Amino acid sequence: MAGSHRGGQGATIYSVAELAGVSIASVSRVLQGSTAVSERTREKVLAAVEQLNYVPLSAARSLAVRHHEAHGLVLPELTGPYYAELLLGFETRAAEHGHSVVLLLAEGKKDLGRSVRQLATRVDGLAMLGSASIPEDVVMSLHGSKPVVLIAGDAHLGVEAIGAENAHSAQEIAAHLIGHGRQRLLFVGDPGASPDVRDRYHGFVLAHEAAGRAAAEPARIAFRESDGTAFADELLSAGDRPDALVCANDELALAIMHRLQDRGLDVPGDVAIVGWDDVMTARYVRPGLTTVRQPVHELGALAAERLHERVSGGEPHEGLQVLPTSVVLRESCGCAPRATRHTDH
Amino acid sequence: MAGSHRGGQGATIYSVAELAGVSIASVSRVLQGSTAVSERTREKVLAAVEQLNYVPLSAARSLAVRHHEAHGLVLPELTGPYYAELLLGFETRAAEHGHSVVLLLAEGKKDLGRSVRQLATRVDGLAMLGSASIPEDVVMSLHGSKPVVLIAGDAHLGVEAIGAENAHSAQEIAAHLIGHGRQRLLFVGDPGASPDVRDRYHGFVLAHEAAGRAAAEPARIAFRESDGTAFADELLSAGDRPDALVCANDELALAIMHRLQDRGLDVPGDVAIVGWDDVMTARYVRPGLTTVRQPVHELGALAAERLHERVSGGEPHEGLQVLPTSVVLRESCGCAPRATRHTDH
DNA sequence: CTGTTAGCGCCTTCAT
DNA sequence: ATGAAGGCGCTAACAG
Repeated sequence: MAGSHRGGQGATIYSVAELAGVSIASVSRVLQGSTAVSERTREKVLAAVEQLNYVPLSAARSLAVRHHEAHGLVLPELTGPYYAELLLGFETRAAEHGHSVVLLLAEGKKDLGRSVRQLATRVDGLAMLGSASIPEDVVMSLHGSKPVVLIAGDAHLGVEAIGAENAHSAQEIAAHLIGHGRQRLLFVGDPGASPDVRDRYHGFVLAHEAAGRAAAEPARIAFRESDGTAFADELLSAGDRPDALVCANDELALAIMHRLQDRGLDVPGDVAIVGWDDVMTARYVRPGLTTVRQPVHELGALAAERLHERVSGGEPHEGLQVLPTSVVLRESCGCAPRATRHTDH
Repeated sequence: MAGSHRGGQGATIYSVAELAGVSIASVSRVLQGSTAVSERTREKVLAAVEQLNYVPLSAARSLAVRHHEAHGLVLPELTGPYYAELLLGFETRAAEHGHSVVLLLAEGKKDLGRSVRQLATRVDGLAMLGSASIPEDVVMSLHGSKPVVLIAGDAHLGVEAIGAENAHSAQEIAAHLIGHGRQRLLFVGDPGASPDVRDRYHGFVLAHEAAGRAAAEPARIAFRESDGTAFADELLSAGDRPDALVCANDELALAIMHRLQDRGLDVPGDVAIVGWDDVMTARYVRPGLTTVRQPVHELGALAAERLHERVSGGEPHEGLQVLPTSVVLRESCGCAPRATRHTDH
């Protein structure tokens, strides 16, 4: 049972115990700070730990204490600043609580359900995006065995959920467009793609109802830039062109705006365009893109916080907590240049 | 030793063995596919596994097999598309090999060394960005005990390193600017911040030497947009303004360009600007930003691949492998509109 | 082919 | 205050 004393690699609790001339129990004690230890042994142990560069093997510790000090985060993908920011907020807060984060990207996984269950095996709790399309039964089977928090998803059968406000800001931004005198608004994005988009379209419809008008059917296209570009081309060749586009996210809005401009259209003159997320490009482009900003970082941090509460024995919060968003008015909606102001929700 | 049969939560190898009416060894066998098992028991086990929704506890398995089926990735931060893309490539490839990825963000960690060592405790190998400023001794202590690959860092004392080409493309882009008749080029970014920036500045100097000119000292500013904006203001009030800026990354280039334009300068008329990374904004902005594109995704994937090779018993590759980059010519350098073309390195 | 058993490294009562 | 010993869940010999 002699431990190899060279480098922190193979150092085990046994090797430090041996080096320090004490029992492994004592080593564990000073490291866990659980029970009192004599100053004498504490010093010897610490010295040995230092010399051997010892760090307890996480798997062994996990097995013994029956938890992992780690959280899982499953994201659909990683394009655009949204997910990165969310991940950042999550990792930061998780780390503050001493938790590692193991990441799972849904995109491209052949058997997502299996991947998630496998992930669940090495963490204390999971946070997942509603748009990651995790099989419903997988979520439910996890829930009950491990803390689960859904981000930007619906509050399902009792699983904790958090998200950013959507409907109100959508209604506001659509109403804003109508206020600018726009007559034919079009919602660009697929409400079926995620709860977020669904709620945004809902707000869009509400704004129309409030104005005594009927909302047009949404243009159900995907999120990527290429989809936006293709859509812009369609728009160009279509007969009755809308004079305002409410896009499900900024990537879409930007791609469409860029293409339209290239083809000689004036934005916002010929057509106003607004998006969602307030990505970096939104403020660099001309005209500046009017959009709605979400507290993405906070959302990530909140998810980590909730998980922490849960593994610490806390009760799950009920229903869905929604974080406020704010619409950022720039010029693409028809506002006068530099009229930048925000409205909170 | 009776297992709780409700839900996959507490299901252990014992509970499935009991349910299936076999020994735990048999369960392990069919799950590991190691030794042959009779069709009869295999079926019983599989049925029990299915019914109990059993997945082996990763910690227990890790302890027994002495590896984790997970890789660690330590990034300095997560702003901009660079890290996200790298992470994406890494996670994707890691997942293909059946490895989980646990992420560690260096920024804001009080005791990075400890965090990294702690991370090392739950993974089979680590990949880290050269710019994450991991203490040298920590890297070296890890190296030798676990596979380590450095991304965009220097090939240190035998640790495996990979990166994207920097000097050549920097030299080319600087020469390109000189070819446009620019007289006073300025490099914006701190060569001391990372090996990448250092190498880029080196190429910048090389281009000057090749043209029989002396390169100016770099403007040593940080990476963020705010730094760029502040720098642009400085430039505006300075007496002898450069007529071409080679920026260490696109965020910087974009921020500077935007501010300069706001203040009435013409880009590239008054000053040409080029950047690095080819972020999304680079192609949306007017004029389009000339920049150099790096195979970031591939870099991440390669890192994961190398780690996989190593944990599979492969020998570490020697020296530093560099992936080719390509300069993307748009208009901010002085090229005529739409003259988009690439040059590979 | 299958069951029994000895660890993997660590934490934690339980005695001392 | 300290050591001895059992157990966390799983894998891998080792016997049958």
